[in-house]
Amino acid sequence: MKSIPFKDSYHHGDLKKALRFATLNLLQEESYQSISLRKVAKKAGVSQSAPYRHYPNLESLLVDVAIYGFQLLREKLQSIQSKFKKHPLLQFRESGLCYVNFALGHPDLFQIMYGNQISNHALYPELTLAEEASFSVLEDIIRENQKSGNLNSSDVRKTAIAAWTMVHGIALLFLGKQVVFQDSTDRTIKRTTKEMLETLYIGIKYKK
Amino acid sequence: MKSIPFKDSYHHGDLKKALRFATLNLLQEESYQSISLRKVAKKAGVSQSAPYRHYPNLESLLVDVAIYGFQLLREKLQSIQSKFKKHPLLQFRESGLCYVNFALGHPDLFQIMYGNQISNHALYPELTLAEEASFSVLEDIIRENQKSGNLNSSDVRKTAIAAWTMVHGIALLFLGKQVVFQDSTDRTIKRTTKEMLETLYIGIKYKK
DNA sequence: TGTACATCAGTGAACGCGCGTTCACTGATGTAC
DNA sequence: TGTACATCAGTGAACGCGCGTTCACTGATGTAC
Repeated sequence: MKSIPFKDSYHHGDLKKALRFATLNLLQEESYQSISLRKVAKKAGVSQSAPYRHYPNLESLLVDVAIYGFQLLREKLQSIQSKFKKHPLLQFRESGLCYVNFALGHPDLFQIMYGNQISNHALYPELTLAEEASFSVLEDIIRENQKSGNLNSSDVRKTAIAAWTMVHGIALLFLGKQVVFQDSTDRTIKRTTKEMLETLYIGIKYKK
Repeated sequence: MKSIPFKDSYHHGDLKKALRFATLNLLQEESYQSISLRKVAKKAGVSQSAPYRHYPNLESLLVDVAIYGFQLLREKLQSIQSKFKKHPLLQFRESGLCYVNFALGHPDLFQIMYGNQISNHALYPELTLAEEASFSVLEDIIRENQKSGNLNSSDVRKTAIAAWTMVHGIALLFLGKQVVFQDSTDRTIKRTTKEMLETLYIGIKYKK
């Protein structure tokens, strides 16, 4: 008889998963900069030393959370991809919008994924794989645009990187409330994103 | 008789400036995340409570440092602007490269300028002004490209924001050692930047 | 020019805080017999 | 099915750390007379 994975007894059941979700919840309440193992443990209703049975330190928990974030992003991108299967051009634009939406919807998770809380991503192969997996959806979309004749750029990867860079820049400048986006609303930011992606798309199309 | 602004006596002379430069030096040695008032004071050769005669708290010191950073960036962009006065198109490309170079050359200062160490930029008018001043150089460059007929986009600000976003995205993805740029060198990043800016330029030129 | 004094920049001890991490422990679970 | 025991997840007290900040102080400077 397996125990029910809830904290109604001395043993928890699935504390590792609970800690991951406690962190995600915390990230919706306060800044990614103020996350600590003690807060996460408290949020999960467990003593401050309990997490050490599952994670050697805070960073490895954050890595776990970041991996979850990349998986979530990947799923969202994939659902865009299949939703606009017949319209590669829309796939392109909507996936860019999806990325920006993701960043605006989960700003602090986004910072864990792309910020410097995790010192060196290359130390965590699983994390790197999750990043690549989410990026590869964008590559697929570019490839489909080429096949259907919308884009003739030969280098899929370069093109994908350019698009990724653009939406990443938008997300970060907006999240940082930088001066250029200081009085942008969610609505204007989406319009701006569409316009920029269109500009970039035309650039890719007509280059060389 | 004015005292010499050096720490050879009980009084310092110009501790405020010294603290700013101590912070800049620290930022070249260690992560922006580990900066503290105590470390800055130590670096300046002064007791940990001395900074409080000049700054109410750590954040206001960082604001000061960020302002310095934006001024430096502005000067670099202006020197590009005047260097290529006769070639607006080169002004465009080289100023983008200059931005990326600045970020790669002063990664931790760059993070202070654009990261979340300063909670709300809007609280500091001087900081906002310095940001706007550096951004306005880019606007000027776009305007000159329009005048000379290289670009026909009517909205200078939008165009400038698109370019800014692009180079900002490059800088941050590269600094974060994200997977897409994981094995890029400084040289390849510059080539990538040039290509992306060219793509964007063509997009702006042919749009609508 | 010399002396008294106000001003104020810098000192260093002290405070409380939250943090990561450790450690001997305790209580629940699952298994061998 | 029942009992003894190994295993291991979670506990809570304790540690040392660096931090921001305060406070009564001290020493240098510049000014009034």
